[in-house]
Amino acid sequence: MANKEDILIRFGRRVRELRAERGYSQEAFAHECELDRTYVGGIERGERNLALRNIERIAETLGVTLAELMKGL
Amino acid sequence: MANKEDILIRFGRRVRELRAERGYSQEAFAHECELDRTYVGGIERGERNLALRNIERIAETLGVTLAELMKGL
DNA sequence: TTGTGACTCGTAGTCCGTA
DNA sequence: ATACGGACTACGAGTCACA
Repeated sequence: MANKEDILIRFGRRVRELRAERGYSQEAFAHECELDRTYVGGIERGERNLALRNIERIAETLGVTLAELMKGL
Repeated sequence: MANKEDILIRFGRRVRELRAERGYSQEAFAHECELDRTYVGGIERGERNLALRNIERIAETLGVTLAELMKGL
């Protein structure tokens, strides 16, 4: 069912994939998002239960829609 | 375009639509989600910047994937 | 049946560092 | 370039009485 694993882990992995595809470092990406470097790291490690506004910022910075960002999660 | 309006408002409207389609009252829906009635009301009114775990609970209760829930937002 | 203000408490989110 | 920790502030989580 693909949905057993924690949502934060799955989301973090997805963000990391998309960020890396785009050739961003965490730091550069965080700067684009106007989020803290250590916070983005925490998100990618699945340690952060981030809220909708920041999810949207991340989607925008990655250049995907929210639906695309959530695809498969 | 279509993306100028605040994400919380758009998300809230989407939740309200899907909930109403399913014939839930806010109260019944909140009970299914194991969330407070007034909290769900706040979400639907776009007043709550809810975090990923609660977004997931809502998607589950509505019987849609996260990607479907975010569709068009 | 839903809206709203006010509230407590935990955590979202920032900033400093070390490795 | 990234992980991780401590200490901090702002805001999300969650509840209530009342309209």
